[in-house]
Amino acid sequence: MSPVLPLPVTESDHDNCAATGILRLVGQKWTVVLLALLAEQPYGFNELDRTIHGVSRRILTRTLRHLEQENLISRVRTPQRAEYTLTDAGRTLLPLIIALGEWAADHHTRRP
Amino acid sequence: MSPVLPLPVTESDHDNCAATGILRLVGQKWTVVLLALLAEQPYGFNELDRTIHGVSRRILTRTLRHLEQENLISRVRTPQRAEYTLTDAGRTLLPLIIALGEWAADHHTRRP
DNA sequence: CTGTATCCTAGCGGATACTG
DNA sequence: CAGTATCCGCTAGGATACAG
Repeated sequence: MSPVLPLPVTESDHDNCAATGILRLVGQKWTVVLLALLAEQPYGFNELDRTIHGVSRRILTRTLRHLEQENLISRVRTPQRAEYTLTDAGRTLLPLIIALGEWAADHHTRRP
Repeated sequence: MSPVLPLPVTESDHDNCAATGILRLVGQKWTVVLLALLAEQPYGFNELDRTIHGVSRRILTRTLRHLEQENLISRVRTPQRAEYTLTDAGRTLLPLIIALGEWAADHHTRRP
């Protein structure tokens, strides 16, 4: 009898649901790419800017801030350097994203 | 040595990555709610419109179309009735979304 | 080097009236 | 009942110049 997903259906409930925040965050364009990079090593700002081809500095900044607000990454600012690192919480999210990626690979509905 | 996530870093690669499509789809506002409802039983259009409080008919239509394009749901149109049903592929996605929801519940960074 | 400020476009999401 | 048409605001995303 219990619903498959414990999910609300009214709008206010929707906005208060814990899942929606993270879901809409990972749905943003560069979130997964950033997490993937930071999973291997810390990065500086320009380092990320150069490594990720196609992102603008503005969006890069904002996406990093969002990730920081959700405690997925941490930022340590020193003169001439900002170091972005994946947090433990961020690390626990990786397997879920990997699983989603694998699912997508299996079910990739290629539309021409 | 292999990267944690097999993810590209250029923009063209980004757009061709199978994961991005599904990620950006589930990141949309009503996707998860729809999947959750259809997981339990088929629904008609107005039935969904009435059950989900806060969605507009336009967005409801578009979200359903997106889900249909990704083969997560199927639509059977008969006179006076459109029946939306979760596909097998859609059903395999549920555990992943549930896992994400649980992750969010555990790490819900409530920012006031 | 690490951002912010400014300006722009496109698409999401919404409200509502109308059509088959 | 099941949508579409039309309108609108907001925000994601981008380009680029400037600032600390």
